[in-house]
Amino acid sequence: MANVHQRIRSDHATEIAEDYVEAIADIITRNGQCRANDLVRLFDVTHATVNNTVARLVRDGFVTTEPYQPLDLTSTGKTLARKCRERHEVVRAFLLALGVSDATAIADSEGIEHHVSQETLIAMKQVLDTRSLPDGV
Amino acid sequence: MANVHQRIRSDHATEIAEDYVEAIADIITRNGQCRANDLVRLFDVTHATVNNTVARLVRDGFVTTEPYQPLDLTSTGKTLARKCRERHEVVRAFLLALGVSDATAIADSEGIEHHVSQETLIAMKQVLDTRSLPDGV
DNA sequence: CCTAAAAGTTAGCCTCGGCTAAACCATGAG
DNA sequence: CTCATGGTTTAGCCGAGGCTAACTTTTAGG
Ligand SMILES: [Mn+2]
Ligand SMILES: [Mn+2]
Ligand SMILES: [Mn+2]
Ligand SMILES: [Mn+2]
Repeated sequence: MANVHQRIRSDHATEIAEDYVEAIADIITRNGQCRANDLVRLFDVTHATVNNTVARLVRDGFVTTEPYQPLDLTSTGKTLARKCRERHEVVRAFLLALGVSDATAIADSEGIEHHVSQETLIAMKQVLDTRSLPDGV
Repeated sequence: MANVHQRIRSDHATEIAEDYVEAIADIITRNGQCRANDLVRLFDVTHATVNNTVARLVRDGFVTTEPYQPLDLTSTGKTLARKCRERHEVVRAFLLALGVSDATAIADSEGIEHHVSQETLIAMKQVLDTRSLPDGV
């Protein structure tokens, strides 16, 4: 990835796929299944948008669908979901440790997670492991 | 901003404008002027893309142009640039304080900056002000 | 002063990720 | 059994932000 800005663009290209597979996995865990309508409510977009996005996820091998059936993740999709959920959780916990409110940690982590490199993720984990930040500062 | 994901989408909508005005201000500071070609090199996109993007910035009141002349920022553009440069710098310094490499701090901050709320920014500043993180952890 | 190279512009294309509107299917209440 | 309702799909639109290719203007060297 020669250029910094190229990486940002590539982060953004995968961002929606990451959020969707993570959401689908979470909803399946919570409800036993995930319907398109669950994603409509979660992301606050229209049916048509979810349909288009899911079609791309199917095309890219993350999701399988049958007409009028709940969504399923492929094993690739499950792997990506697991990775994203863990990364997201680290970022959220790190922001909390930084001392911001719950609502802010939830909101900011949703965007930040996609731009955190492996190196930064490890640095965040280290802070969480050794000491909670608010006392440490 | 009712929904978390709506905020992410709105962050992304302003992100390119933010990066461009920040870059234009920086290049003017460094070189005395900013030409489209400087942006081509910086962002690693084509002339045509810079042209399209700059046209949107003009439309939105951040930039003024004359044919074949260097770009200029409006006062709105300058204000936005100042705000973005400061926020960007806080995020970069914070990542450095977290102990990551220079290259990673530069790369990650470029994406993260656009998703950092005022509350999180203040929390980061506080860490930077009171103590450098690497010893503190 | 001419002309080649560099810078800038324009036209036309693409995908992504939004939207509305309309059709389609499945199902539970009556 | 029918049918209203709600979930789903499809068609068709849009703007952002990329691209290539062709053209024009400016600038610099010889
Ligand atoms: Mn996210
Ligand atoms: Mn920036
Ligand atoms: Mn940026
Ligand atoms: Mn982003």
